[in-house]
Amino acid sequence: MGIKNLHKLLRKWENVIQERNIQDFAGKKIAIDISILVYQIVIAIRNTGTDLVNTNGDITSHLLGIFNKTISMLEKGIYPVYVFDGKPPNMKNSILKSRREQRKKAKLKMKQADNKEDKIKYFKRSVVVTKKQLNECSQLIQLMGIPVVNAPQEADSQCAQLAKDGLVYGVSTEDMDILTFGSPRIIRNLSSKKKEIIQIDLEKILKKLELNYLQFIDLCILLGCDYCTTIPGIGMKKAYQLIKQFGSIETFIESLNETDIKKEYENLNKSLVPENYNYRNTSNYFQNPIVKDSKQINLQWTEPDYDKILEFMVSQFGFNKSKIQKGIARLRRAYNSLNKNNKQIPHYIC
DNA sequence: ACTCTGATTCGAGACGCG
DNA sequence: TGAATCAGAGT
DNA sequence: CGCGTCC
Repeated sequence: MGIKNLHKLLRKWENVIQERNIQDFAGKKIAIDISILVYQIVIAIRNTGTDLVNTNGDITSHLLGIFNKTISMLEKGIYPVYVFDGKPPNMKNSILKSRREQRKKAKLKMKQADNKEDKIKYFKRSVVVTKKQLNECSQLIQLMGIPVVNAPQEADSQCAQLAKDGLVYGVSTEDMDILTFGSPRIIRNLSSKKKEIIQIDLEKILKKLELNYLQFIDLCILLGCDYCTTIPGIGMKKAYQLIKQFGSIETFIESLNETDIKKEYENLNKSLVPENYNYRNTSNYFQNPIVKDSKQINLQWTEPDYDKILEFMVSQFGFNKSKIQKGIARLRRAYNSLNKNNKQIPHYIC
């Protein structure tokens, strides 16, 4: 997932990757790709080798994680927007297929594992987050008064669109291709207790690397993304070098017809452009993914329905009542102080 | 020396009790 | 699933 | 703080 080595490449420039404190995001609206978050949560809870399961045998880890995470974000003064995936685009088929195979392999290895450590390792790797689980998350989130956006295709590109149109300040994700989709900024490790929070602004990248947005997309395609193969022999260094020299993948490939350039590059690294190298479609997709129009989206944070949350978590999913009540108390406090601060600062940005 | 590539390893939640 | 790091190979 | 529990 994401753009291969983009983070590593960006480290070569000063001040492109910025360290941030959680307080910097107080009062800000942040879009969150929920499926990645749920995966992280469920995998993390698998540390012990089991899922949280209710009396029906259904997994409940995702609900606990989303419940806690949402409360803690509100306590920090952050306004989260959760974005759900729709149908994956065809271009992603090959990636999805290989992931399914990976999971299959992991399941097999889990069964074959003879020690506990390995069993847990492959147990984690074979995580599948179901539609049903995501629907349950959506219900809980809405009971908590948090807005939900259902993307027609990928949550990624929808998050980027929200940020581009100024409906949110930025996108919290680990996936660097949010920037390729044109989000003005990415926020990594936002809710991590161990890792430093990092912010990367698209404008800073373009300025420091001296690229325009289209060239940045081409750079990402050369580095390697989910939608397109790469050119063998071209890694971090050459990708950047080629974009700087030729201005685009298109021009680079055209230049290969000129014998001297062709010789230069073939002698240098035997790099060959693969058959069916669909960099054009990929670039188009990054520029114009299928997303919901921001004009049709009205983000609103409303008072949580505390009673229904209790009913949902305790009666329906078997969580411990007093624990959920504690959470709800925190939620109530967070919501009230959020509202208060909001009134004091009428023109908070995103 | 530089760059790409592949293998490997680790860690990814939140809480509270003792 | 990725990200960081290391070893190895190719130029 | 480390470790086990949460369901």
